[in-house]
Amino acid sequence: MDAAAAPLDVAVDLVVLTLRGGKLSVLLVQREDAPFAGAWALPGGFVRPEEDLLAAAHRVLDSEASLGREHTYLEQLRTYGDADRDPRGRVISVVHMALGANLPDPVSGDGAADARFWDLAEIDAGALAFDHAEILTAAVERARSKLEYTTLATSFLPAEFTISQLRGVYESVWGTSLDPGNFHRKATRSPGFVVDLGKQTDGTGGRPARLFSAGEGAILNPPLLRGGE
Amino acid sequence: MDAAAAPLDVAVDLVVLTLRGGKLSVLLVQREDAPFAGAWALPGGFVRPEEDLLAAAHRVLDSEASLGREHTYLEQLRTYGDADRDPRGRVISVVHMALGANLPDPVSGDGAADARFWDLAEIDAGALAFDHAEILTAAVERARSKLEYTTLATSFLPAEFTISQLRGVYESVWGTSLDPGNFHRKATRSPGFVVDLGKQTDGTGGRPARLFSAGEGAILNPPLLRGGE
DNA sequence: CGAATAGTGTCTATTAGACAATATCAG
DNA sequence: CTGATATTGTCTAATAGACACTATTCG
Repeated sequence: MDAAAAPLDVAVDLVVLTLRGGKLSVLLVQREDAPFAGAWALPGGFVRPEEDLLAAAHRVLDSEASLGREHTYLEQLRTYGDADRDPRGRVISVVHMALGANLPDPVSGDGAADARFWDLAEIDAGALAFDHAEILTAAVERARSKLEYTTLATSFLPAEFTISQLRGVYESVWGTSLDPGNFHRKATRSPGFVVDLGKQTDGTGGRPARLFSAGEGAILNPPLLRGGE
Repeated sequence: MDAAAAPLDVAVDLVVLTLRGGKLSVLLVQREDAPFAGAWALPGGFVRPEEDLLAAAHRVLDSEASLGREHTYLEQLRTYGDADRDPRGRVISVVHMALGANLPDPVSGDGAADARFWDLAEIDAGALAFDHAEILTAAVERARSKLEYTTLATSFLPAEFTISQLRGVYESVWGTSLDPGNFHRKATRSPGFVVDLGKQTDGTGGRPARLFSAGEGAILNPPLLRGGE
């Protein structure tokens, strides 16, 4: 097993998801150079020799999306490494998923002509560079699935939020509509999911809502299943 | 984003799980060379320049465990890439999980003094090489978790099996005991999980059991949850 | 007040789990 | 028959989802 190693280029690519106007949106950058010049792609960058993978992902997040470590969830998804996935040569890509609330409009970084969030529905998957359409599809399905059995949904929201806003996350990401009453009960009774802050919103044309923050728990037990309701 | 790339060594490491005598067991190889000479480690090897990651994992599986592609489930888990995880230098490891039924005793391959399956309970986690204890723990937890919501359990069994054997997989991997009657109902009614072959076992001191094969489904809906019963 | 949103109550069909009962083999 | 394992039946408590109802604000 200690046979000769042949070094390969290792990159991190990011699927940065946020909600904009109730639509699940992803950050894409427009490529300036070949290959795929002019095409849209996931933000990414090569891993530096002394840099941990997670640190590389944070650096890319900061440099391509001006997003610091605050209020941004970051998690490794999986690694794409088919020998022919990059026409320039062998590149292994460790894909991470980042989630955040109200992410700012990005400023285009190095090698990018433009950068902006796209409503998922308006993306032409066939036009994405490399294997990024496949990566994006897998990442979105992972996010949808993780909403069921983890407390990930709170990552899409600011530090203080209402149950309606939380329900809006589920509805936007899953593309379904949920019963407000039943959702309220399930969310507030699920241990570790949300913490009642004892504060209220200003009324916005209805009864003021209580404010909650994200709880300590990471796993939702029992899970909040899709498909039902 | 097309900034200079600094090539890094990329390896695949394998967590090969099987059931031996009702115990969840993992394949470990004893290292011959420094670092960690004499210590036990997960089987692994470097990825070749023209080789897909999955192909590299299959190659390692074959060379270190004499396991071909038949009857072996193989899935990428996650990638470990901390800058200091290997004292020889920077090595990125793409960890895969393999599952199989009745896996044969391995023959030690290159760079390995010995290779064998270990009952998980008898492994001294502190003695494993590199960060392999952490990797192993995460992989086992992943396997336990995937039994709940996927049909993965059938990967631990031969092509034809009884519901009791399937229940035995759950009991061994989860370390719990399950009600035979309730389990039988849930397994046989879960769409896509098992297919009744219309055959029976020879009696082994009790009523003969029907034989089943793995169904086409990959996801268990509803899931078979732990913790209850 | 009426409209709108938040939150609670209630009913019913379904389900999980405990446990009993029946089925079918070996010896 | 006895012992063992497989499979099905039954009962009960808990739950999910449908939907009605109450609460609290704004205009």
